[in-house]
Amino acid sequence: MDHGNDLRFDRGEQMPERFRRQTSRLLGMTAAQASRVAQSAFASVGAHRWHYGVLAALDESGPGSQSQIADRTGIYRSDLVATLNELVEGGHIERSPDPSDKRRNIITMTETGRARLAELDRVTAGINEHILAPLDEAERERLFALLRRLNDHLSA
Amino acid sequence: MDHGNDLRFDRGEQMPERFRRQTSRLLGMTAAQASRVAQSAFASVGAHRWHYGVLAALDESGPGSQSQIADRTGIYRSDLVATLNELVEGGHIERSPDPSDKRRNIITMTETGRARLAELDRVTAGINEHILAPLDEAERERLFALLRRLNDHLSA
DNA sequence: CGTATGTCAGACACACTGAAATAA
DNA sequence: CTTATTTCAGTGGGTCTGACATAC
Repeated sequence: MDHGNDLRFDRGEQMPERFRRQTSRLLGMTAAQASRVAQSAFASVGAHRWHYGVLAALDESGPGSQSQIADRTGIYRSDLVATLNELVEGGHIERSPDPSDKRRNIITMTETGRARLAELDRVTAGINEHILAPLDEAERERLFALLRRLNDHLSA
Repeated sequence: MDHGNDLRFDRGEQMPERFRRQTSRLLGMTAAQASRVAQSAFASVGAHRWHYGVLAALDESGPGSQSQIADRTGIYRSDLVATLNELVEGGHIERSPDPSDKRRNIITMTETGRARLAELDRVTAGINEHILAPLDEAERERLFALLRRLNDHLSA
């Protein structure tokens, strides 16, 4: 049996039509594949997907507490801890106690972090280009708009 | 902090623009939410997502070996085992040895299974309606077409 | 011999929950 | 006393790999 690699596939052979029309499945398959592309691209430069989210959030909204970073990125507070540890270890961010509220840490991006973000911006651009290759600009916009509407609706 | 439930959200507050443009993330969030909808709907009738795929495959392509079912549905052979066990237990399918090739089992849908499939057809319709509620018919078609193109491209 | 089939055991990333410690 | 913040420990579904016994 030869499917190239061993991934699931959906090229219309005998996949039941009803199954193909299952929105959650189509979404899930596409997400899984996109996820694999993204993960391996980030891994190739020693990064994790969440690193990008954190650095982008710091760049666009400035320093903040871990709680704020979690809200900005949608990463759970609990999962954020390890991510921030990695970023500290890489010298990309600094974690310093907030003098005005001793429960909090203030997360700040370093110069190294800014360079890392630029690098991850390029990586991300490559990932997006890879994933969205078959679509032209208008189609990409349409896909994003449709997905965002589903998202907003489902998280309401 | 009040996000209703505790899910991740993406309603445009402070989410970094670059992060929002990450295809894999947008896809992943939407898939996760759709997945939750589907899972709880199936669970409400005591079923699993994969049950539907297996029954639909049997209905549309007839009986087959486990290997064939795996190929038709995209479910891994290893994961299929437990799913088939459950369907046997529910009386929805029969698993009998293939006389012409003693390595194989032949999977056949029972009458009970046919009724179950009809039920799960209705459940699935409800799920799709729930997920795709904000989109009209043309938009749904467009979304499916776009996702399928990404899928075909990524699994090539 | 090599290959296909069914099965089991487990890895891994991700989403998510719960609770503890500290401080507001 | 209640609430917020950080942290750790762990659950659970889903995707995917590897190995094994059996049979072709």
